[in-house]
Amino acid sequence: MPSEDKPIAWAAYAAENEKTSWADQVEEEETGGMDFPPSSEKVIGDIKTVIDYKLNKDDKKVKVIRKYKLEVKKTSKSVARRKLLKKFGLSKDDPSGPNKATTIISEEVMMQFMSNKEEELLQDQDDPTLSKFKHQLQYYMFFKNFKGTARDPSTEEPKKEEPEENAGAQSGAPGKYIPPSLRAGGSAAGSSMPSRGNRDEQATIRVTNLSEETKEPDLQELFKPFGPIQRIYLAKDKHTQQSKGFAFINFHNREDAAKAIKSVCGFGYDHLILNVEWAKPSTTN
DNA sequence: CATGAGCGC
Repeated sequence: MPSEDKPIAWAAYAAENEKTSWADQVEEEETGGMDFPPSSEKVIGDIKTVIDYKLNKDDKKVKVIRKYKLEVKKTSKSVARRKLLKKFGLSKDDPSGPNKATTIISEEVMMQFMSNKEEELLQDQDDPTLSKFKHQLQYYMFFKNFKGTARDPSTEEPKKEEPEENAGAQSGAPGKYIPPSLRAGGSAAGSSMPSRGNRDEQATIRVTNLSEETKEPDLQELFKPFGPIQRIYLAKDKHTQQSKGFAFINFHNREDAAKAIKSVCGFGYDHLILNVEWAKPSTTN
């Protein structure tokens, strides 16, 4: 059954362009100069008709007509839905299907996804090059996604005492908790918190779900695109120095901290998804 | 899973 398992889109494309498919061409070559008419296939509605010529067991030429009912594969549902969308722009008057003048039909592209299991295997191999590469790739992806929102420290202006825009409220993240002192119009004065006269204390974020391999320099690399960092504290066991999997990042500017929360929360890092929130004031205060 | 540390009026 030739080309039955070919992608439907290709069959439809071949039919629309009244050409034989690649698979049929191969078959024609394989019949080796026999004067068979070329086989053909047509798609009408959801019925595909394939016309073939071949020798039967009595060495007689026969015409073989086969009809298939086409089914959209389960995995192609979204593709099928997309096909119903109207064309727009310069292509809005084109007939349905790919236009050869503007569209290249590529070969099937295989995507490779890494499961957690495989990542663990990679780590078990204890290959520092591989591990380093993985880290860099993840950081690169992160930076690509978020450099638009991150502040470039080299062009950083000196901090100004001006009323701050409320980054949290405009971030489109409703339900995110913002301490009262950070809300628009809020100020430390009048809050129930004992004032330490240090606004920078409010520019601290807590990062949880860090892998135990994460070190302070990693955190610095991760967060410095958002702005100058005042202090990094990675919680560790006092005796074993084992990371406890969470850390505090102290920015100079609250807005940078807000951007860091917005951008890094949910970011995959070292096989874990980071959680980033505003830090509560430390217990001793 | 999870909100740091030491200082010492």
